[in-house]
Amino acid sequence: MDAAIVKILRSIPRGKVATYGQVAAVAGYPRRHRHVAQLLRKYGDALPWHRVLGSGGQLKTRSDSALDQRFRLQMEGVRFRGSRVDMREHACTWPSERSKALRRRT
DNA sequence: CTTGTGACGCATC
DNA sequence: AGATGCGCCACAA
Repeated sequence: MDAAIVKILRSIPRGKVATYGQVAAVAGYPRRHRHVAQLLRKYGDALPWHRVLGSGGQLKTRSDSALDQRFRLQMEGVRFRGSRVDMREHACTWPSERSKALRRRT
């Protein structure tokens, strides 16, 4: 299981971001969003943890890492909208998911 | 086995 | 925008 989730995390391309729920779902575990967080806590130091966000693109990181995360994301080209990320532009999508990302409005 | 915990998610207030 | 409550599920004690 961990391997599946980790695999997804590694598959997040640079300049893009994914939510816990999405990662969990794509990995094959729709309701395991919290475990994604648990894994990031354990192996996060060896994964693109900064590309994992909460729903809507919110930085859930409570620690001071939030600043680091935000900085890293911007460094990768991710645009922020106030305190959150432009999921509309950087929302990572997998073939397993529907192409709802196309439903973007300006 | 029972409790407590948690980088969550959504509904509500 | 911030806080609270409930649901969710694996893991630790």
